[in-house]
Amino acid sequence: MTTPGAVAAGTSEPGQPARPMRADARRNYDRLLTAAAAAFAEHGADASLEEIARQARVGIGTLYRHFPTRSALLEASYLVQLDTLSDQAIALLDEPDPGAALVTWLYAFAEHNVRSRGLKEMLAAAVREEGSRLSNCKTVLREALGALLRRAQEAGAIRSDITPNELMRLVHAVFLTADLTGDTGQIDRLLSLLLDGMRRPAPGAAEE
Amino acid sequence: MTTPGAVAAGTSEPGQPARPMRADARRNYDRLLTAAAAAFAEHGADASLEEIARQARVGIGTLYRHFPTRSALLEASYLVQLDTLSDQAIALLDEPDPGAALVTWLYAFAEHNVRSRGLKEMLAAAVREEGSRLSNCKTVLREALGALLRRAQEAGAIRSDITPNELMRLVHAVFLTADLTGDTGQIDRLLSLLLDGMRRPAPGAAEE
DNA sequence: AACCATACGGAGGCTGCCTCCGCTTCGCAA
DNA sequence: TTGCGAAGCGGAGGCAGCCTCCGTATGGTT
Repeated sequence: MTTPGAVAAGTSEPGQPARPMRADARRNYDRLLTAAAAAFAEHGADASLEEIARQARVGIGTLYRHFPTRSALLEASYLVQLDTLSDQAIALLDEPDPGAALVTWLYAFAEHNVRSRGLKEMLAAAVREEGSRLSNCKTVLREALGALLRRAQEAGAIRSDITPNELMRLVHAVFLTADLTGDTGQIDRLLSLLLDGMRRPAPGAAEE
Repeated sequence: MTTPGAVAAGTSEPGQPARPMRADARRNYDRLLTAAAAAFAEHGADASLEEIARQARVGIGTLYRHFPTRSALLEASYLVQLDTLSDQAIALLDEPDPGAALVTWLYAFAEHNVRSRGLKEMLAAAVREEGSRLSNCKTVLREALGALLRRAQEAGAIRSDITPNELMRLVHAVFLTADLTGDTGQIDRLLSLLLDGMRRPAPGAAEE
């Protein structure tokens, strides 16, 4: 994920695979991506694809040629951000305090989530469509998180029975409601409640 | 909420207010509600309204006459369930162990949430449209939860700095992702992680 | 029996989704 | 340079959903 350009190459994504893409195709691809990013940011994951094509001054057919599904477009327009995020995780592995490192990353993740409406829905969708390129994104993030989490657990900062998947879910859940609910102000508080709960082994065996 | 029939009366809802509703209107209202419940359960909150009208063997115009917005329909079709839930909360106030009572209710809440796709979105929407009848539902639930929570906190079973709103959010968040993600199997685990975290005062003042 | 407020229902205008295919353009090779 | 085939474009068209509007039907009342 640190090698830009080597990211999963699809139907028409730019990169080195096969022939390099005609100039016009390339141009349209870029315009679409730009328009899409803006649209998704403004209207969330269900922005109108026709509108995106219109903004990009491109036929709707062209949009579909490059991005056969809405997911493909969503994914493509978030790849950069996701890259950044996982790079950040790698960097944080050198942080002396593993617990703090984890927290830092989670907040960075929150930051991104807040800024990009649609990212959340995308990640949620990623779980359903097992095996799609989309789900790669989620995997990458989970691995990034996984490394940080493992370190934090080894340092005793986080209870050890929590899996990356679970943490991911919970954190993700918080973003999701915050977004759906339109109230992002509470993210910090909710996140910290969540983390408080994970710091030490559960008190007693938890009854139910 | 324990007085059925006295629930917020709207445009065309059955009840005692004003003239009692013409026979045909009443009939159609009921059919729509039935069809809607089925549709929302099967397809989630964005089931097709035209399909619902069709199933109810009623014109689309009639649907809109009774339920001017999708929210109105959603709300109406969940009112009964919400009633049940808040009654349950009241009953649980007599439970000897307040901590357990809270947990029990949360699981009941989970149960409902799992069974009714769409409930979650509805509640999320409820927050946006402040003051709508929809938001009453949320208020009612929060109050039900609030009473249980307060008791649990007084008994020392739950850390005292948590508000009903926050708990509601977090629990809600878990359902939401579980649903969006299609994976309801993890609800128990996630819920119990959440609760573990709330049992005792936070260890240390939590850094950030 | 007659009347009219109340309610019905669907046509119609709009937007969005996605597919299909005739036309355009690029870029390679001669 | 030119020519030509592959690659790409783009929008018409079919479908479905949203919601409004209004001519028509009907329940209930006098």
